[in-house]
Amino acid sequence: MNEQKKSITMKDVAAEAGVSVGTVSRVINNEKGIKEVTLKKVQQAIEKLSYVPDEYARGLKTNRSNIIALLIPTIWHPFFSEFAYHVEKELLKNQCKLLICNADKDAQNEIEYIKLLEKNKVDGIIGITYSDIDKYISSNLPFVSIDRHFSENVYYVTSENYHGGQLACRELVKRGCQNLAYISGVNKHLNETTERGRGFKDEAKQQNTKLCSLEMPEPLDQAERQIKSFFEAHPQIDGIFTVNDFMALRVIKVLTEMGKTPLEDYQIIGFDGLRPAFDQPYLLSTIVQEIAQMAQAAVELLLKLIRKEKIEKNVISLPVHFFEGNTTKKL
Amino acid sequence: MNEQKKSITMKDVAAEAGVSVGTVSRVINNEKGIKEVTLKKVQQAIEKLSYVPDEYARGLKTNRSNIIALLIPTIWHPFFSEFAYHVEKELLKNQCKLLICNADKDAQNEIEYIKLLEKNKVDGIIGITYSDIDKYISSNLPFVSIDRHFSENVYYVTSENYHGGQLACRELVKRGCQNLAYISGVNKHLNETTERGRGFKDEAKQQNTKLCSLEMPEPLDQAERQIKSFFEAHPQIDGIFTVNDFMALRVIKVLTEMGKTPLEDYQIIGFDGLRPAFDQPYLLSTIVQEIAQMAQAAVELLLKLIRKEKIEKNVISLPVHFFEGNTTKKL
DNA sequence: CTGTTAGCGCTTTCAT
DNA sequence: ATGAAAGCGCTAACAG
Repeated sequence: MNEQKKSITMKDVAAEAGVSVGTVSRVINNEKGIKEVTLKKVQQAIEKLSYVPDEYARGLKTNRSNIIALLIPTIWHPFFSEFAYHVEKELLKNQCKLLICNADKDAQNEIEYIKLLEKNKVDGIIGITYSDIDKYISSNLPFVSIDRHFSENVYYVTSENYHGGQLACRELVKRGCQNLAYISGVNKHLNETTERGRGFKDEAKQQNTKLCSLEMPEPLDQAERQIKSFFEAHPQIDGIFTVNDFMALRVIKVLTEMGKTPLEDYQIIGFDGLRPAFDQPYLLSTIVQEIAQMAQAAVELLLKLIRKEKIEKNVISLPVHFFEGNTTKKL
Repeated sequence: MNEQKKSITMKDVAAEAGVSVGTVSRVINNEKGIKEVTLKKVQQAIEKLSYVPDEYARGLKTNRSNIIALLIPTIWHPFFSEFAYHVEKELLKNQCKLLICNADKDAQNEIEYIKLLEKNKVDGIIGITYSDIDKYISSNLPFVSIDRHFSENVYYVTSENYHGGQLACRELVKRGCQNLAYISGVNKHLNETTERGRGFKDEAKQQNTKLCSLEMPEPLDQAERQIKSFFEAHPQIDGIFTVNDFMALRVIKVLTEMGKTPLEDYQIIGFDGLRPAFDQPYLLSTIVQEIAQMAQAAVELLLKLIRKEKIEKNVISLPVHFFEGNTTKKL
């Protein structure tokens, strides 16, 4: 049945069908202008021998692998794994396959991987990176970045982070918060997440609401302790916005240990809209990023780049929305 | 700098170094028996031209891609993403790359993907699948299965599921539970997770402890409702073991809605040891699978298969342990 | 120890 | 509309 003895080649198919290899190739590639009968013959031969084209040989000629790489800090994180999930789905629709590359937040790893990928001739890269790797990306390798702005001529997809911050502020104020706090880690490489805090702070000013903030340089070793002293110094805080959902979880943990209860003592909004798995709920009240849409946009952009199609805008910014979970009051 | 004009080939390197392509090939492949000076010359030429071998051409000759595929229901799930994370790390050590294939729990997708993978000549597959795909795996494509037993001659890696069930029972009894419940979904395809329940039930009998169980056929549409009626019918239950962590979370949610509080009214132990991300804690008290070790074992097994090395045992079963979270009493 | 050379399986002109 | 043939860049067998 599925016992391909010694690997069937195009030559075998050609012989079986009584045509030349060129013709078989044309059939494989869906070229038009093939006589109905020849097409039939070839297709039957392919079927009969259960022939599958050799992708290496093909790649050698065409310089295309139909493989794209996703370069991320780690797949072991709901944001990245959800993103990867959607990217894979989208790619599959376009007969492409997905290579996963964990860089583990290490710039050197990112660079190593990029070299590896160039050698392996992936057709393109979608990268969520936190270091200055743009210099290492050879200009002939299509690259789409997520959430991070490189040099001017780089393509990227992001969320409306600034607006998300504004939104968070409005939702907290709407629910009666009067002493706001923004809590985040700060990566030494600037990235789009900074905009979340900027939006939040700007909106607080706009709304004339008191605000203080805790911005901890990464890596976050002593985060819990820092958070604790922050709240000891600012016991009046009743509305919190964090740079992402996991940070919110950490804050909740610390506040719980300090004897404070969400809803009763404070309200908190995260950012990302993480769900550990497809059928799992959001972790808390949060600003939700449209991860599926981001993935879709990134793939679309990358494929256009690969196919050298015209691209209207090299930056795509997607809307976010508020999800009312159980860490903010019901309205 | 990194401006590879028109793709440097081995021929260019050979010319630059003043040797033949054969010699360059030998250098690339780390063959020994090359004169020190020639080696130097070639390496310098490679450096100077920043030559990278073409993996297609190589694959065409050697029939090896150094790519392996991970076939899973979905990467968007902490178990699979943690597993994938470790697989990728392990593969990278062996200069292999990882292709992610989401089958979305659909047997047809799994089969389609396997066909695609054979065509694309991945060197092997690691599969966590829930359908009878063994028939579709051509015997010449190395395959390692996780948690699922196929035909006799298939290689697989699993955890000591039965023992994990026993462990859960002992830990609950040790903490004073007298009315146990086992709750799980049941896939129509038998898999290793069934052993968890078997171990739990056997141990309960051994310990002379009362037990009832709720086993819901998948897909789980009305799980919440079923769980609710189950607990209404069995209000005396004080110790629960679920087939996995997410099921435990669902149970907790239902019980919370019914006004019951963990620790006060019941204790519950999950299975898997899920953590949403590397630096996140376990979700609850649970039987932890050593996912990293499983990944390592799977990769090792697969690489041996690929290299046609001798394999001692075709089944590897890894130990599990209990993690005391906040859904069981402290001892 | 190194050079020469025949393909690997496919695509793609160029003929016909 | 189809066939013939030249490579793509590399490896490996053979020669020297």
